[in-house]
Amino acid sequence: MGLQAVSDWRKLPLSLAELCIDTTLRCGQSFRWRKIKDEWHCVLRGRIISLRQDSDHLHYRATWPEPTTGPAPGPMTPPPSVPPARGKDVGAEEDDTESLLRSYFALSHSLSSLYKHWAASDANFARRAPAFTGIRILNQDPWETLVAFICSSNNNISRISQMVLKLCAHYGPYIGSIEGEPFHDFPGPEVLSGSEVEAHLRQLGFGYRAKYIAETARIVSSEKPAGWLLQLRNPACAALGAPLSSLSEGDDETAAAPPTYRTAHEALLQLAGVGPKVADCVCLMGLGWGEAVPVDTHVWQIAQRDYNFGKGYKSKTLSKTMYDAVGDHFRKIWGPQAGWAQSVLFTANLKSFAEQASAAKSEAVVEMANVERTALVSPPLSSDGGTDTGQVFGSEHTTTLRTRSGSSNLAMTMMKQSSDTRQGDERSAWRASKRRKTAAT
DNA sequence: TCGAGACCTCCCGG
DNA sequence: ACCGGGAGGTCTC
Repeated sequence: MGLQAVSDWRKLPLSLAELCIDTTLRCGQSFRWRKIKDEWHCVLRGRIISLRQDSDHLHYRATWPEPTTGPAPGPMTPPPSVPPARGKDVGAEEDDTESLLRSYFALSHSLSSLYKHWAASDANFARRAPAFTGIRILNQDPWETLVAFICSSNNNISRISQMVLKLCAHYGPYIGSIEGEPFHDFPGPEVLSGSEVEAHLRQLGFGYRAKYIAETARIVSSEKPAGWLLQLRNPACAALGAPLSSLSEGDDETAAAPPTYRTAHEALLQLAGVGPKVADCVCLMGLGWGEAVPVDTHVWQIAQRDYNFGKGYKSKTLSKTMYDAVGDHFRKIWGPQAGWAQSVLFTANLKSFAEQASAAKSEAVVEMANVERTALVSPPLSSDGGTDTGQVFGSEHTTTLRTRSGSSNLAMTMMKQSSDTRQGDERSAWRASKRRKTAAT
């Protein structure tokens, strides 16, 4: 299967402060981008997108599958959202790749303005962020985001990436190859809901997540109405191509009021393998809810270490109450795009980015010695998935811990306060969804 | 409500 | 060489 339709390189004016792909594409939002020979590649809506970046432009091109091939070997199911018109003339102006990229990178938000806002209201952000500029929240396909983050539970980034790659290679339609490496689109829920899928995924090394994926795929593809996931999107956030109100399914209660972050979060909790953290990842990176703050072990560490929140909390695992309290705390500090701010600090806290943090630090020292040099944009990718040994945090870690630890009461107070206010409903809904989930099985 | 354990696998450090 | 713990959690009791 040889021919691929490859477009010319085009470019979008964009500063590194607005978007740094070397950071954004590997900080654990999408697990599907691959860097080959200094260019990033990923299949988005039926085409391979290739990216490279310089100081003031994002360069891109699209590679379309060979037209009129007929049903290719393997499952040729429609991509997650909307099957694109394939095999068009690639040079044409009707190519929607630019608008796809604007949507995918959520370019309508001014990132530098947001950074300024967060830095002004949070000294810790102001201290950490300068080494991690250009980190945006991606506006991904909700189904892909959902499955990827079901895979993420109790797992590490490099294995998550491997799992997602296998999922695409075995179940997604083949789109094309780059430098001899095959690229597949992400498989839709229909193909993943077959009866043999769970066993197969287990065989592929998915572990207990195999069951969650198959079960969630079944629920989404056959129990929920078409477009159910897409309708959970933030209406204020431009949708990824798909028109959102095009589904006029006059169901009884499903055609209800527009969703809110809370209702979207709650709806996702019904799915198998989806707890509060995964639900927030999907809300933030797949549904456009900028206030969603996924609280994982890293964010929980950050809350305790840098914000003195939840000190003295004894349990090993986060209770639902504490989970919500952490998110509310950060929403109070950072505002309606708290999830975006969170990802900056989250990235700064990742072991694989420790080098970047330390480089920035020594750089600050060097700068004082009056040498100008502003690199720190793209640390070398360490042999694909190999987590580099980071002990760089050591010194700072201890100094931070040294700061006085008196305000555990404050954290508890805020937690209490936020939990009485508006979360009664949400939590009873959470319990209800738990019940439904267990009843279903 | 809350808190333990278990859960698949891989990988790293002692 | 072998082993315990952790990895961007969730489910069950």
